[in-house]
Amino acid sequence: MVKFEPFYQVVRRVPRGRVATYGQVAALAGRPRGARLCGYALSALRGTVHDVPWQRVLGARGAGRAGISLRDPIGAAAQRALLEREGVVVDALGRVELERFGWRRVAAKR
DNA sequence: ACTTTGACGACTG
DNA sequence: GCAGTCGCCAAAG
Repeated sequence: MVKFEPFYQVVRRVPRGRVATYGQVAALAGRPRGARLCGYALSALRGTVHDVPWQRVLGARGAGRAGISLRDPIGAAAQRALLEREGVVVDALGRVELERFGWRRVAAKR
């Protein structure tokens, strides 16, 4: 899907150990209100050959906190494992502190 | 061609 | 803080 290329490129830009939200990725991809598109685009990546760190994309849930929005418990667990392997702290609820790991284009080193 | 659904987000009550 | 509603774009039935 060529339409999703921009999303993938944005996700690829996310540095290791950081996470971004669907809305953020959508905005950077040129779809300010295409948060759903992001999710849809990423869902298409599942079980595909890609170099897109989809695990770094989380749901925003309003603001301040992000979390794994995958509806598939299996995929959610896998994502959590991948994130922790990169150094991202994910609590039992699958939430991540955007204050610490939220992707900032300008590496906000605490 | 129309309707429903989907890894969402923001606003309103 | 939580539940309901609308908006958004694309794909699948």
